[in-house]
Amino acid sequence: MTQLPTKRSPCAIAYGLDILGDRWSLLVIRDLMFTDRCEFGHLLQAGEGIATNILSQRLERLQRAGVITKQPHPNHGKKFIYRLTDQGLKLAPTMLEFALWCCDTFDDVFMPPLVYQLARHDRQQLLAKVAAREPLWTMPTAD
Amino acid sequence: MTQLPTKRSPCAIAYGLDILGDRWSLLVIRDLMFTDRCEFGHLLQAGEGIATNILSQRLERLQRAGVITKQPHPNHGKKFIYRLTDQGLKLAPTMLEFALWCCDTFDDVFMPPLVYQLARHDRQQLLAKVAAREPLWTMPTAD
DNA sequence: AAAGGTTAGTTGCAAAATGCAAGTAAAGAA
DNA sequence: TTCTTTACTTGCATTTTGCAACTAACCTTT
Repeated sequence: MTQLPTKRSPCAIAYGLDILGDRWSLLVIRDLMFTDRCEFGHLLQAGEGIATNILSQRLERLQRAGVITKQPHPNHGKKFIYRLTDQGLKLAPTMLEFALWCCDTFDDVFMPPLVYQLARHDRQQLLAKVAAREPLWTMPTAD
Repeated sequence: MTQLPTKRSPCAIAYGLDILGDRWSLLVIRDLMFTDRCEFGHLLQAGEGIATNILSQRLERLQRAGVITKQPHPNHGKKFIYRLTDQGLKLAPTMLEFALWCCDTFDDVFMPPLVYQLARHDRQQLLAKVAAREPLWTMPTAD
Protein backbone atom coordinates (compact mmCIF):
# COMPACT_ATOMS: atom_id res chain seq x y z
CA MET A 1 0.00 0.00 0.00
CA THR A 2 1.97 2.91 1.30
CA GLN A 3 5.37 2.97 -0.28
CA LEU A 4 8.51 4.37 1.16
CA PRO A 5 9.35 7.52 -0.75
CA THR A 6 12.02 7.56 -3.41
CA LYS A 7 14.96 9.77 -2.63
CA ARG A 8 14.70 13.36 -3.75
CA SER A 9 18.38 13.95 -2.97
CA PRO A 10 21.25 12.00 -1.45
CA CYS A 11 21.04 14.08 1.73
CA ALA A 12 20.45 12.01 4.85
CA ILE A 13 18.28 14.69 6.43
CA ALA A 14 16.14 15.02 3.31
CA TYR A 15 15.41 11.32 3.31
CA GLY A 16 14.73 11.29 7.02
CA LEU A 17 12.21 14.04 6.50
CA ASP A 18 10.45 12.01 3.85
CA ILE A 19 9.77 9.46 6.57
CA LEU A 20 9.36 11.60 9.68
CA GLY A 21 8.75 15.09 8.36
CA ASP A 22 5.12 15.73 9.08
CA ARG A 23 2.97 16.92 11.95
CA TRP A 24 2.22 13.48 13.37
CA SER A 25 4.99 10.92 13.03
CA LEU A 26 7.17 12.25 15.83
CA LEU A 27 4.16 12.41 18.13
CA VAL A 28 3.58 8.72 17.60
CA ILE A 29 7.24 8.12 18.33
CA ARG A 30 7.04 10.35 21.38
CA ASP A 31 4.25 8.17 22.77
CA LEU A 32 6.00 4.92 21.99
CA MET A 33 9.25 6.22 23.42
CA PHE A 34 8.22 7.96 26.61
CA THR A 35 4.85 6.55 27.58
CA ASP A 36 3.32 3.13 27.90
CA ARG A 37 0.92 3.76 25.05
CA CYS A 38 1.46 1.08 22.48
CA GLU A 39 -1.94 0.20 21.02
CA PHE A 40 -3.81 1.88 18.22
CA GLY A 41 -6.51 3.17 20.51
CA HIS A 42 -4.04 4.54 23.03
CA LEU A 43 -2.14 6.40 20.37
CA LEU A 44 -5.40 7.81 19.05
CA GLN A 45 -6.26 9.30 22.39
CA ALA A 46 -2.92 10.87 23.09
CA GLY A 47 -4.53 14.25 23.16
CA GLU A 48 -3.77 15.90 19.83
CA GLY A 49 -6.61 14.40 17.87
CA ILE A 50 -4.98 12.49 15.06
CA ALA A 51 -7.51 10.89 12.71
CA THR A 52 -7.71 7.12 12.45
CA ASN A 53 -6.78 6.97 8.79
CA ILE A 54 -3.74 9.17 9.32
CA LEU A 55 -2.57 7.20 12.33
CA SER A 56 -3.00 4.03 10.36
CA GLN A 57 -0.97 5.40 7.50
CA ARG A 58 1.79 6.71 9.73
CA LEU A 59 2.13 3.43 11.59
CA GLU A 60 2.42 1.67 8.27
CA ARG A 61 5.11 4.01 7.02
CA LEU A 62 7.11 3.87 10.22
CA GLN A 63 6.93 0.12 10.07
CA ARG A 64 8.18 0.01 6.50
CA ALA A 65 11.01 2.33 7.42
CA GLY A 66 12.07 -0.02 10.20
CA VAL A 67 11.32 2.39 13.01
CA ILE A 68 8.53 0.43 14.68
CA THR A 69 7.16 -3.10 14.74
CA LYS A 70 3.60 -4.34 14.91
CA GLN A 71 2.91 -7.51 16.86
CA PRO A 72 -0.30 -9.29 17.75
CA HIS A 73 -1.46 -8.62 21.26
CA PRO A 74 -0.65 -11.68 23.42
CA ASN A 75 -4.12 -12.03 24.96
CA HIS A 76 -6.41 -10.06 22.73
CA GLY A 77 -6.93 -11.26 19.19
CA LYS A 78 -7.86 -8.03 17.50
CA LYS A 79 -5.32 -5.75 19.12
CA PHE A 80 -1.78 -5.08 18.07
CA ILE A 81 1.19 -3.82 19.96
CA TYR A 82 3.38 -1.22 18.37
CA ARG A 83 6.94 -0.93 19.57
CA LEU A 84 10.00 1.01 18.60
CA THR A 85 12.69 -1.09 16.97
CA ASP A 86 16.27 -0.72 18.09
CA GLN A 87 16.71 1.84 15.33
CA GLY A 88 13.59 3.59 16.54
CA LEU A 89 14.91 3.73 20.09
CA LYS A 90 18.00 5.44 18.78
CA LEU A 91 15.85 8.43 17.93
CA ALA A 92 15.90 9.23 21.65
CA PRO A 93 18.70 11.83 21.52
CA THR A 94 17.00 13.60 18.62
CA MET A 95 13.67 13.60 20.41
CA LEU A 96 15.28 14.86 23.57
CA GLU A 97 17.12 17.71 21.94
CA PHE A 98 14.05 18.70 19.99
CA ALA A 99 11.79 18.64 23.02
CA LEU A 100 14.21 20.75 25.02
CA TRP A 101 14.54 23.23 22.17
CA CYS A 102 10.78 23.54 21.85
CA CYS A 103 10.44 24.05 25.60
CA ASP A 104 13.07 26.76 25.60
CA THR A 105 11.80 28.45 22.47
CA PHE A 106 8.03 28.62 22.70
CA ASP A 107 5.86 30.07 25.42
CA ASP A 108 3.22 28.06 27.17
CA VAL A 109 4.31 24.66 26.01
CA PHE A 110 4.51 21.69 28.28
CA MET A 111 7.01 18.97 28.94
CA PRO A 112 6.76 16.64 31.90
CA PRO A 113 8.94 18.22 34.61
CA LEU A 114 10.58 14.92 35.46
CA VAL A 115 11.66 14.42 31.89
CA TYR A 116 12.84 17.99 31.60
CA GLN A 117 14.95 17.72 34.73
CA LEU A 118 16.45 14.43 33.72
CA ALA A 119 17.12 15.65 30.20
CA ARG A 120 18.90 18.68 31.56
CA HIS A 121 20.82 17.15 34.43
CA ASP A 122 21.11 13.43 33.90
CA ARG A 123 20.73 12.70 30.25
CA GLN A 124 22.46 9.36 30.59
CA GLN A 125 19.89 8.12 33.02
CA LEU A 126 17.06 9.31 30.80
CA LEU A 127 18.52 7.61 27.77
CA ALA A 128 19.03 4.45 29.81
CA LYS A 129 15.38 4.45 30.82
CA VAL A 130 14.28 4.87 27.23
CA ALA A 131 16.60 2.08 26.12
CA ALA A 132 15.09 -0.12 28.83
CA ARG A 133 11.61 0.82 27.55
CA GLU A 134 10.71 2.24 30.91
CA PRO A 135 7.74 4.59 30.49
CA LEU A 136 8.55 8.05 31.80
CA TRP A 137 5.17 9.65 31.88
CA THR A 138 1.54 8.92 31.34
CA MET A 139 -0.24 11.12 28.90
CA PRO A 140 -3.46 12.77 29.98
CA THR A 141 -6.37 10.85 28.48
CA ALA A 142 -9.14 12.60 26.62
CA ASP A 143 -11.93 10.85 28.49
CA MET B 1 -0.28 36.50 5.80
CA THR B 2 0.91 33.21 7.13
CA GLN B 3 -0.07 32.87 10.76
CA LEU B 4 1.66 30.87 13.39
CA PRO B 5 -0.54 27.91 14.22
CA THR B 6 -2.68 27.80 17.32
CA LYS B 7 -1.75 25.09 19.76
CA ARG B 8 -3.40 21.74 19.26
CA SER B 9 -2.08 20.53 22.62
CA PRO B 10 0.17 21.82 25.39
CA CYS B 11 2.92 19.43 24.30
CA ALA B 12 6.17 21.17 23.40
CA ILE B 13 6.94 18.67 20.67
CA ALA B 14 3.50 19.04 19.11
CA TYR B 15 3.91 22.79 18.88
CA GLY B 16 7.42 22.48 17.51
CA LEU B 17 6.07 20.19 14.82
CA ASP B 18 3.48 22.77 13.87
CA ILE B 19 6.41 25.05 12.99
CA LEU B 20 9.04 22.62 11.75
CA GLY B 21 7.12 19.45 10.98
CA ASP B 22 7.13 19.26 7.22
CA ARG B 23 9.37 18.05 4.42
CA TRP B 24 11.15 21.38 3.84
CA SER B 25 11.66 23.52 6.92
CA LEU B 26 14.55 21.55 8.34
CA LEU B 27 16.27 21.55 4.97
CA VAL B 28 16.20 25.33 4.95
CA ILE B 29 17.61 25.27 8.46
CA ARG B 30 20.22 22.76 7.40
CA ASP B 31 21.43 25.12 4.70
CA LEU B 32 21.45 28.16 6.96
CA MET B 33 23.19 26.22 9.69
CA PHE B 34 25.87 24.26 7.88
CA THR B 35 26.46 26.02 4.57
CA ASP B 36 27.03 29.57 3.44
CA ARG B 37 23.74 29.65 1.57
CA CYS B 38 21.72 32.54 2.91
CA GLU B 39 19.87 34.06 -0.04
CA PHE B 40 16.58 33.03 -1.54
CA GLY B 41 18.16 31.87 -4.77
CA HIS B 42 20.83 29.85 -2.99
CA LEU B 43 18.28 28.09 -0.86
CA LEU B 44 16.23 27.37 -3.97
CA GLN B 45 19.12 25.60 -5.63
CA ALA B 46 20.13 23.50 -2.68
CA GLY B 47 19.42 20.40 -4.66
CA GLU B 48 16.06 19.10 -3.50
CA GLY B 49 13.90 21.23 -5.73
CA ILE B 50 11.72 23.22 -3.38
CA ALA B 51 9.23 25.43 -5.21
CA THR B 52 9.51 29.20 -4.88
CA ASN B 53 6.12 29.64 -3.28
CA ILE B 54 6.81 26.97 -0.68
CA LEU B 55 10.24 28.36 0.14
CA SER B 56 8.71 31.78 0.49
CA GLN B 57 6.06 30.49 2.82
CA ARG B 58 8.50 28.52 4.94
CA LEU B 59 10.86 31.45 5.32
CA GLU B 60 7.93 33.55 6.43
CA ARG B 61 6.83 31.01 9.03
CA LEU B 62 10.32 30.47 10.38
CA GLN B 63 10.69 34.19 10.70
CA ARG B 64 7.44 34.57 12.59
CA ALA B 65 8.48 31.76 14.89
CA GLY B 66 11.72 33.57 15.68
CA VAL B 67 13.96 30.96 14.14
CA ILE B 68 15.41 33.08 11.35
CA THR B 69 15.78 36.74 10.42
CA LYS B 70 15.53 38.48 7.05
CA GLN B 71 17.79 41.44 6.39
CA PRO B 72 18.38 43.54 3.31
CA HIS B 73 21.52 42.61 1.43
CA PRO B 74 24.22 45.25 2.17
CA ASN B 75 25.19 45.86 -1.46
CA HIS B 76 22.33 44.55 -3.52
CA GLY B 77 18.99 46.28 -3.26
CA LYS B 78 16.71 43.44 -4.22
CA LYS B 79 18.35 40.64 -2.27
CA PHE B 80 17.83 39.61 1.30
CA ILE B 81 19.96 37.68 3.69
CA TYR B 82 18.39 35.01 5.81
CA ARG B 83 20.11 34.03 9.03
CA LEU B 84 19.40 31.82 11.97
CA THR B 85 18.58 33.68 15.15
CA ASP B 86 20.23 32.64 18.40
CA GLN B 87 17.24 30.41 19.02
CA GLY B 88 17.63 29.02 15.54
CA LEU B 89 21.28 28.23 16.14
CA LYS B 90 20.27 26.28 19.19
CA LEU B 91 18.64 23.74 16.89
CA ALA B 92 22.16 22.50 16.14
CA PRO B 93 22.12 19.56 18.57
CA THR B 94 18.75 18.43 17.25
CA MET B 95 19.93 18.69 13.66
CA LEU B 96 23.10 16.83 14.47
CA GLU B 97 21.40 13.97 16.23
CA PHE B 98 18.82 13.68 13.50
CA ALA B 99 21.38 13.72 10.70
CA LEU B 100 23.45 11.04 12.43
CA TRP B 101 20.38 8.91 12.99
CA CYS B 102 19.38 9.18 9.35
CA CYS B 103 22.88 8.28 8.25
CA ASP B 104 22.94 5.23 10.47
CA THR B 105 19.42 4.14 9.61
CA PHE B 106 18.97 4.50 5.88
CA ASP B 107 21.02 3.08 3.09
CA ASP B 108 22.58 5.22 0.42
CA VAL B 109 22.14 8.53 2.12
CA PHE B 110 24.82 11.14 2.26
CA MET B 111 26.31 13.36 4.91
CA PRO B 112 29.50 15.30 4.39
CA PRO B 113 32.26 13.11 5.81
CA LEU B 114 33.87 16.00 7.65
CA VAL B 115 30.64 16.77 9.43
CA TYR B 116 30.04 13.13 10.21
CA GLN B 117 33.49 12.69 11.69
CA LEU B 118 33.25 15.83 13.76
CA ALA B 119 29.74 14.96 14.91
CA ARG B 120 30.93 11.57 16.04
CA HIS B 121 34.27 12.44 17.55
CA ASP B 122 34.36 16.09 18.39
CA ARG B 123 30.84 17.32 18.79
CA GLN B 124 31.95 20.30 20.84
CA GLN B 125 34.06 21.61 18.01
CA LEU B 126 31.26 21.12 15.53
CA LEU B 127 28.80 22.95 17.74
CA ALA B 128 31.34 25.71 18.23
CA LYS B 129 31.71 26.12 14.49
CA VAL B 130 27.96 26.33 14.05
CA ALA B 131 27.69 28.85 16.86
CA ALA B 132 30.40 30.90 15.15
CA ARG B 133 28.43 30.65 11.89
CA GLU B 134 31.32 28.96 10.20
CA PRO B 135 30.07 27.15 7.10
CA LEU B 136 30.98 23.48 7.21
CA TRP B 137 30.25 22.40 3.71
CA THR B 138 29.19 23.75 0.37
CA MET B 139 26.20 22.14 -1.20
CA PRO B 140 26.46 20.86 -4.73
CA THR B 141 24.79 23.37 -7.05
CA ALA B 142 22.26 22.32 -9.66
CA ASP B 143 23.92 24.22 -12.49
C1' DA C 1 19.15 56.60 -20.97
C1' DA C 2 17.40 52.33 -22.93
C1' DA C 3 17.44 47.34 -23.18
C1' DG C 4 18.02 43.13 -21.23
C1' DG C 5 19.10 40.13 -17.53
C1' DT C 6 18.68 38.92 -12.29
C1' DT C 7 16.37 38.40 -8.20
C1' DA C 8 12.73 37.52 -5.19
C1' DG C 9 9.02 36.79 -5.03
C1' DT C 10 3.25 36.23 -6.33
C1' DT C 11 -0.63 34.07 -8.72
C1' DG C 12 -3.52 30.49 -10.72
C1' DC C 13 -4.52 26.02 -11.15
C1' DA C 14 -4.01 20.87 -10.86
C1' DA C 15 -2.71 17.18 -7.87
C1' DA C 16 -1.92 15.22 -3.51
C1' DA C 17 -2.40 15.00 1.43
C1' DT C 18 -5.25 15.74 5.33
C1' DG C 19 -9.38 15.79 8.25
C1' DC C 20 -13.88 14.26 9.38
C1' DA C 21 -17.68 11.17 9.72
C1' DA C 22 -19.58 7.02 8.80
C1' DG C 23 -19.10 2.22 7.90
C1' DT C 24 -17.18 -2.55 8.59
C1' DA C 25 -15.26 -6.92 9.94
C1' DA C 26 -13.39 -9.63 13.46
C1' DA C 27 -12.91 -10.63 18.19
C1' DG C 28 -14.42 -10.66 23.07
C1' DA C 29 -17.88 -10.16 26.68
C1' DA C 30 -22.50 -10.88 28.55
C1' DT D 1 -26.83 -14.98 20.45
C1' DT D 2 -26.49 -10.29 20.86
C1' DC D 3 -23.86 -6.29 22.04
C1' DT D 4 -19.57 -3.93 22.55
C1' DT D 5 -14.90 -3.05 21.57
C1' DT D 6 -11.14 -2.61 18.49
C1' DA D 7 -8.72 -1.56 14.49
C1' DC D 8 -9.14 -0.22 10.94
C1' DT D 9 -11.22 1.40 5.68
C1' DT D 10 -13.99 4.34 2.73
C1' DG D 11 -15.98 8.50 0.81
C1' DC D 12 -15.88 13.12 0.51
C1' DA D 13 -14.80 18.08 1.64
C1' DT D 14 -10.98 21.00 2.77
C1' DT D 15 -6.26 22.20 2.89
C1' DT D 16 -1.66 21.97 1.40
C1' DT D 17 1.61 21.21 -2.10
C1' DG D 18 3.74 21.45 -6.63
C1' DC D 19 4.31 23.41 -11.07
C1' DA D 20 4.49 26.94 -14.43
C1' DA D 21 3.83 31.37 -15.67
C1' DC D 22 3.96 36.07 -14.46
C1' DT D 23 5.62 40.49 -12.20
C1' DA D 24 8.02 44.27 -10.07
C1' DA D 25 12.17 46.04 -8.69
C1' DC D 26 16.86 46.33 -9.13
C1' DC D 27 21.24 45.82 -11.61
C1' DT D 28 24.32 45.66 -15.82
C1' DT D 29 25.54 46.63 -20.31
C1' DT D 30 25.68 49.49 -24.07
